[in-house]
Amino acid sequence: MAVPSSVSVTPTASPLFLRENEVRRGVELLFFGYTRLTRAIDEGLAEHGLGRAHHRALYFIARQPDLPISALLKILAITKQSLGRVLTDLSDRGLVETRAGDVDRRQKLLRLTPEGIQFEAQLFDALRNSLASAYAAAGQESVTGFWRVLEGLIPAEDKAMVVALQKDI
Amino acid sequence: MAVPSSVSVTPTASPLFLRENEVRRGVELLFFGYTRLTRAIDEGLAEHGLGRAHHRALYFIARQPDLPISALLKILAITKQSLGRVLTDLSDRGLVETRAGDVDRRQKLLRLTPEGIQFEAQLFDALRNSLASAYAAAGQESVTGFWRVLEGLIPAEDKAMVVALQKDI
DNA sequence: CAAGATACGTCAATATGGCTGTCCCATCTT
DNA sequence: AAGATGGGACAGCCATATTGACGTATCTTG
Repeated sequence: MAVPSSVSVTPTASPLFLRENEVRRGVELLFFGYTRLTRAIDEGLAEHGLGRAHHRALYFIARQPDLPISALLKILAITKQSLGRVLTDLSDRGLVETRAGDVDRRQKLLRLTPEGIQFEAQLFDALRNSLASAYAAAGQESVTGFWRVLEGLIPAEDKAMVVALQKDI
Repeated sequence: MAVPSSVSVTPTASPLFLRENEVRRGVELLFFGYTRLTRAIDEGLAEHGLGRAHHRALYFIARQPDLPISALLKILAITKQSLGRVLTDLSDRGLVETRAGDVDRRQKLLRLTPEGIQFEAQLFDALRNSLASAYAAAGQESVTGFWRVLEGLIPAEDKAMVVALQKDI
């Protein structure tokens, strides 16, 4: 509501007053795209009796080995208790291991075991297949735009965290 | 694994063998972008004691008034039972109403009440603010690419459904 | 018209993944 | 020595999803 989708007094409307349909299109494509992408790995997870929450942890541990728990908590933005259960499951299955931090021995640095690395890679394969075909269909220019828009959705206070993930590529 | 990220025999590698980092970037941006966008409406929902599942139903009912329940089930890809509870909550709060289909009286066509329309619009405002600033920061060309990549993530069998949502724009 | 398919509702039981609040221990900082 | 910080653990709760079975109204078809 409150969006003048047809009436426009000034010739170039402020980009903050985009036509409603452009926004709805983005909302819908994000919903379908995100949910369908995540569905690509459900089968692989179910084979180990794990869920998506486990994958998210696995993924970011794979991405940043020796990640302290506090960093993972910030990334996932869930509570310590929720993450605790997930990490217990992953440890019980021998997919994740911890060691004490060398600079601060209170920290537990998270790492995938060899089995964890293999499992994460298997799940990642499914993600890569989905994303790669979408990238290929859209073309490299579109991929850049895709990244740019998504970056704009990340609040300033979280942006450093995402950049940190991608800097050591 | 299995991704030849540095070695390339042919000059133009198949797009199905994208560099791992490009895929990981997409995965991460989708995760952060999607979760942060959805967080934008949590407060508004909580004021009514509703959750995100309720919003998803509200959203698509707003988008396609007189949507039959079966169509909403396909869109959301959840079970009848799960949707049932959500719709009960929305009806109890006077946000959604149903009427029998005229061509097929077994159908229940879903519609927002005036209060539902107002509430959905209020939630949509928050989404629009987030997406509009991301669109503006990225530029129109990027927005097109953003849409194209996301469209590529939607499986063929779901694509018609998404197009149907957006055709009557 | 009878039979079957379809649209929707509902009951019961269960799983997952979040949450709050509280308390604890080990370790680092000051 | 005191306090802050990183992490673990308890108990209980909530939201959202699942499966399977069954019931009813209505439409379609032989």
